[in-house]
Amino acid sequence: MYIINLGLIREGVPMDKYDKVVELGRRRGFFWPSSEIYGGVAGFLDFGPMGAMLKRNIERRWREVFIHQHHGLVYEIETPVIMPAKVFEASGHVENFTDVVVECMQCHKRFRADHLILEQVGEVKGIEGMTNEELDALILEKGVRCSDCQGQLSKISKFNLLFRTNIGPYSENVAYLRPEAAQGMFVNFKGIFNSMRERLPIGLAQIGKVARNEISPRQGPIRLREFTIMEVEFFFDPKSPGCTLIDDVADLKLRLLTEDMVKSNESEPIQVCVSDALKEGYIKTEWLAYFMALSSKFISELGAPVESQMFIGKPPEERAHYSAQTFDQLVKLERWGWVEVSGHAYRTDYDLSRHMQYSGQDMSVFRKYDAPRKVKVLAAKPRVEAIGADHGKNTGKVLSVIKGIEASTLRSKLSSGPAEIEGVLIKPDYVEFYEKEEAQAGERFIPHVAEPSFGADRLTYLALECAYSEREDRVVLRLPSSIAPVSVSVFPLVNRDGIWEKAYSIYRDLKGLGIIAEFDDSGSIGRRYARSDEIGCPYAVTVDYQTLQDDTATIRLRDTWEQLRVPIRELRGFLQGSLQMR
RNA sequence: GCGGCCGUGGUCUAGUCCGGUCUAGGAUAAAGGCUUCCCAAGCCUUGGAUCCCGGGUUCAAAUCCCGGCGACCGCACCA
Repeated sequence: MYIINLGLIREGVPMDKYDKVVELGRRRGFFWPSSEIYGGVAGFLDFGPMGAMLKRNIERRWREVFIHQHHGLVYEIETPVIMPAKVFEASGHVENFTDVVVECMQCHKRFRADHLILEQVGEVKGIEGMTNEELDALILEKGVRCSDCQGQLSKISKFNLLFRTNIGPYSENVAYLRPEAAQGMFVNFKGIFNSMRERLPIGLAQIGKVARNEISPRQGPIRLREFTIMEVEFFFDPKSPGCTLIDDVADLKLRLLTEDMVKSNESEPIQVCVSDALKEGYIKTEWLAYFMALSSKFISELGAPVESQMFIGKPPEERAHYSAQTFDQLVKLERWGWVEVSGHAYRTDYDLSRHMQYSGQDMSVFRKYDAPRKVKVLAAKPRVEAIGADHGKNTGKVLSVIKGIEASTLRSKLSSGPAEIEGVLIKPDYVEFYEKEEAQAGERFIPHVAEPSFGADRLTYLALECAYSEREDRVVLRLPSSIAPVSVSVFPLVNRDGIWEKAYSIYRDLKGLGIIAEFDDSGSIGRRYARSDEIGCPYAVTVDYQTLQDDTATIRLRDTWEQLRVPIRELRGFLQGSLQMR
């Protein structure tokens, strides 16, 4: 037998697809654990020549589908992996990406300290702001114990999934590696909005590395500490949330497990078209639905069958801190079950509002009314005589205090008598409130955000697992031709009589056209087809004796092993057509 | 991080229980050549393993013991 234990036995159990893909991944240069010569390190992955090409192709397709096909609406940007601490304080990651954990010293179970205290002591005021030492003291004082075996608890340890580092030589200059690319889009929103002629909606996209210091990553390429994320932050006006492209996908069927279905423990998704999902209120906003539809098509293109895909609504307690609605797109893998390949979050105005608050920069945009509106505005008119009588020379100071505060705020402060504002005692009779009419051209608001987010590394694994197949004891990677690392192999049937030279020149010509081509003249022709199949190359061109007579060659199709005879001058058109090249 | 289980050329493995016969065997893959052939055929040649790392026991360790690292499974964790 030629083949390496395809599907035979590993420790008494048959190899599953994961084992086989991992084995192939190493053998053919797709991927393997990182820093392997030093023992490897969990949660990091190296991509080899074939893997890197495959991953790039997936990224390229994503870029085409989500960015280039929406040019004028979605733009790609690039921002650093390292950002100052402030950014992630604003985003909520410093606070919410942290778990305060205690461990039972007897049975080694771990608990979230705050949850355990709430459970055994009840509400404790100010628990959120407590330091580790204060929490330790509280646990000791109230006699909080392991809820499982009553064992004594360890001291508190904090897990923050952010990778921390310093900028420059000063340790107090703290920075973090981004756990998502999104913040780079949010902090740049206003500037880009301005330079792109203040158009809304606008999407900003990024493909780049992110890092999350997972406590215990498992599942090989599925859960990594460093990975490539592909994200769109799509900014829109919450008062005009309609998606202009929704008609393109209205009839597309989505397999959905709604939030309500999750709550009632249902596991069989319903199948609804996009327009019905919106009508029924399963998906709260049109742009989110639109991107979910795109994602569904995209994942199908990578080779995942529709019946092994679904979207699952995340209940509030499982959602990220910024999200008002989240759907995870899941794909069923043989070993890992349903695995998240993309997340679709309705982030509302959370991030922009927070950055506005933390940076002091205005993140709002202007919405013009159809026609200017007359609005009644409360105005405050200072009574100079009354103020002058009390303050004499300092009247000016008091006047500026009154002018510097919004009329309605001032009125509520004065509603129960004199109030001290900015160190000045203001009496109600200092001001006269009245309503005036003002014409307003529009109003300011903070855009809302719909975010589709993908992990490129998982998708690479997914594509490999979906493509993996065996035929007559050989591995055939049925990768979609749009993402296959190598597009065509060229073989001389024999290495003599000028056939080698002819094949080699075809190979050179194809490469010159920008087609990724490989040349193989070693071993038997069958062996070469087999090698080509293993790296998922969809086409093999073989030059034989007939080529020398009529300038045709055979194209052998990977998935059917069928052969077509094609004039060499038509090769280019055939390949470029089949490879979906532009 | 806890418990279980495992770690031998690129890959898959034999050997480990019961230490020596292992200067680690096989298959496959790879490189070179022959064969000139349409699906891993065959033949010849070559390279490739300090048996995961470190320590210990012993005259002697892939094999026994301890520690570490890593994979997988279960638990916990998973913005």
